[in-house]
Amino acid sequence: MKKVLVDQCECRCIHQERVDRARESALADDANSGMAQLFKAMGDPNRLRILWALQQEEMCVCDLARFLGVSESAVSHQLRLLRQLHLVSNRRQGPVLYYRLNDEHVRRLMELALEHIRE
Amino acid sequence: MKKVLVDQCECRCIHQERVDRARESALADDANSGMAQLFKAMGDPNRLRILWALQQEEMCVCDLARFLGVSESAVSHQLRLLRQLHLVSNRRQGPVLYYRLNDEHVRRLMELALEHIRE
DNA sequence: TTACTACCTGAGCATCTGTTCATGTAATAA
DNA sequence: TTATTACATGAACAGATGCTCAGGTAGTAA
Repeated sequence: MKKVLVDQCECRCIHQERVDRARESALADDANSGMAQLFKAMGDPNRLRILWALQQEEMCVCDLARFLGVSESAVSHQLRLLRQLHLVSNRRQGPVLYYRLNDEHVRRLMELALEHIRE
Repeated sequence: MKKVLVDQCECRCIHQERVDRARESALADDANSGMAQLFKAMGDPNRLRILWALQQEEMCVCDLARFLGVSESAVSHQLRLLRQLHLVSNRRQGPVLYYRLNDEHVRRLMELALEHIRE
């Protein structure tokens, strides 16, 4: 029995045109990856709580640690990720770093998500 | 040395009013959890590709498996999650299940995310 | 300088996630 | 009935994730 490697799954309900159209209109890998990273960052309960809190008012690492009930180290790790994705930024005042939301998109994403789960 | 358990982190840059306000306006646990689940579901590259593809046109499991280059089983697992979160729904035509986006929110969430990463 | 504060970083580890594989199920047709 | 098709499900496993702990760094002040 000869085996052939083809770009085809085992079932026969093939709508090749649909697959082709999906490939044509698919996001580029970097756009898809970037969007996935953004959603994943907002997909952790504690990070989401951080973003929701910073939506109202800027806070320092220590405040956020108390608010969440986790170590400052844990908050710092999460804030680094959020900074890298440009979701938050900070300003220094003496020894204290105050973090805030960096972006109006984040606020709107949270609003939309809230609408969805309440439908 | 006596140790006391207090709701307080070790640093002294305490803005208790900020922590209190954050707690007052914080999301309820179930809302926070629900939003996090939604974002997490959209935070996987393959699930995001599925949602993006279904935005255009309904597709069956087999089509999606070919499109992504993974097994039908993998797609089926992902679709179950997306169904549970009401992100997709399906219709049966004979033996074939056609999946489609269930919600306009998802489309807008993807648009907003795309805007964010292109800023 | 030294001491202190607020924050950052890497290591380690328990838990979670996404995939494949093997098997099961519902609908269809001979 | 039996066979086939399209899809679902559970187990298993490699890899990712989020936390704590220990130690390090930048800014401030005596």
